This record gives sequence, C-alpha cells and structure tokens, in this order.
Amino acid sequence: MPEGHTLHRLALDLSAAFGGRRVSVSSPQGRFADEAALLDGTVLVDAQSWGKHLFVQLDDGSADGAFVHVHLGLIGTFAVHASVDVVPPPVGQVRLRLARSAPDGSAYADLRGAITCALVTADQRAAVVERSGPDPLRPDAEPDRAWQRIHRSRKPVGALLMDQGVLAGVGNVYRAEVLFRHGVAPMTAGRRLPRVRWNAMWDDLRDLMQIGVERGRIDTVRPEHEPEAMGREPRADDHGGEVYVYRRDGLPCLVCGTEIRRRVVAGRNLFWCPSCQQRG
DNA sequence: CGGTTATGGTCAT
DNA sequence: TGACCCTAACCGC
Repeated sequence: MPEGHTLHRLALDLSAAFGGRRVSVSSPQGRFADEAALLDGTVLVDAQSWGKHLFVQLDDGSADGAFVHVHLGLIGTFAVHASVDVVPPPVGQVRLRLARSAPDGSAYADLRGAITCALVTADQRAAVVERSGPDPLRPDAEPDRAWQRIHRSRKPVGALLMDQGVLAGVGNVYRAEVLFRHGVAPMTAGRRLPRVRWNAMWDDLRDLMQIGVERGRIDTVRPEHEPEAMGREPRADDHGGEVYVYRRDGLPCLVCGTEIRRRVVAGRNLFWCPSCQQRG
C-alpha cells in the first residue's frame, strides 16, 4: 500500500515506538542478517522519509550514524506493533525485525517484501534525497523545483507526476485522483499546464497526502460526492479508500456518469473521466 | 493449485 | 518495451 503517505506514517510510527531506545535488530529471513548483526543492540535515533524512501537512523558509534534504507516497492509492508505484551516469533518471510522489550510494554516491527533494505551511510542517504523531487508532505519542500521540470517538458503530465525525480511520493492512486480533481486531461504536455493549475495541484496533493498520513488510506472524494451524500454504496474494496477514478474503469463517473477509461501511461494503469478531464 | 494482479522501480535491449 | 525482483490476495478450475 505504499505511496508517500504510507512512508511518512511509517516514519512517525517507528519514531514513536523506538525513537531514543535501544533496539534488537534481526533478519529472520536471513537476507539482511549480516547488517542486522552490526546494528543489533544500538539506539534507534529516529525514522524519516523522503518520497517513497524511508531511512531509519541508528547510533552505531560512528560520527555520521548508520541508516537502514527501506523502499517498499510495490508489495512491501512494514507492520509496526507499538504495544504488545510479548514479542511473538516471526511468521513467514521477515526481512527485518526491529524489537524492544520493556516492563511497560514491548514493541516490534516486521519488514517484508521490500525492494530495498540496505545499510547505508549519511552520504548515501543524502544522495537519494538529492535525486528526489520535492515531497508535498515535507514542510521544507519547494514546489517550484517540480514546476521547473514540468513546464519545460513535452511529456504528458500523467507521466511527470509519476517521475520521482520531478515530484516525490506521488504514486498511481494520487496521480489519477489529482488529475481528476483538477479536470486535467492526463496526456496534456507538461509545458501546456498553466502555472496556476500546477500551484493548485501541489496544494491539493499536500492536503490529500496529509489526510492519507492521518487515516492510513487514500481518500480523495469531496463531501458532496461521498457515498452518503449520493445515496451510493461505499467502495467495495479497501485498496484506496474513497476515490473518483482509480480502478473504476468501466464504471460511471461519480460526477457526470461518463464511463471511466483506463490506459497505460508511464508503465502503469491510468484511470480518468474523458468528460470531466479536458483541460490543461 | 496455477494464473493474475497490485498503491514501485531497475536494468537490459 | 520487456524481464525481473519481492509477497500476498483473489479468482477460477
């Protein structure tokens, strides 16, 4: 379930559960075993995220600290159990386990299926951050950096939104939904997108993704189009919360009734309403 | 049980 | 553009 909001939520949860505490680090599955042994018993400083990259900082005694770089990819999960009586034995393929035990309660977190789980230096971490575009969830983000790339590009805005070097943290759900909410035709070239539109899309992404952090799911439907307001059933599956177009191809648009379309853009299925989304 | 799909990304061609 | 990586859920047989 990993778009940028998932990683920010994870950073908050990991920091709350383990920050400033001594942790046991292990790799039950074995693929991170050597690195885990080096980190076992160190103090977890905190966790932070940039776009879809997560960095867990541990105090290994070195000047710059050590970082576990995690990227969940498409199918990875990092489940944080912040308050348990006893840390249970691992089940299935657990690449990385963080755990701590205390009289007032124990905690553990299991990483599975991640595309990246690596021990990196502060410099390596900085390089990843530098390669990334601005992340709407970070207060210090500069949306103008993304605009400079977008307004010079002939590529469709539907592809640019997925480029993590242009903008970091947006994935396939937020891409489709922000285009819908701003009435933008997905194949519009970046250079044809008015600046006012980009400004509004950025502000909207920041707000939507913040809601995603708080709720742990992606909801993008405005109050007047919510199920209760329209007398329709809530979304049947829980993949993305309440959305306008994501994975709704073949179904009627919630606003105008036109059939939602699907097309592969930038290697992923993009969903849109051809009637509501006609502007640049 | 096998095939398909998935909120992602890299590398080779 | 396609192969591939990682894991889990779901579907049809």
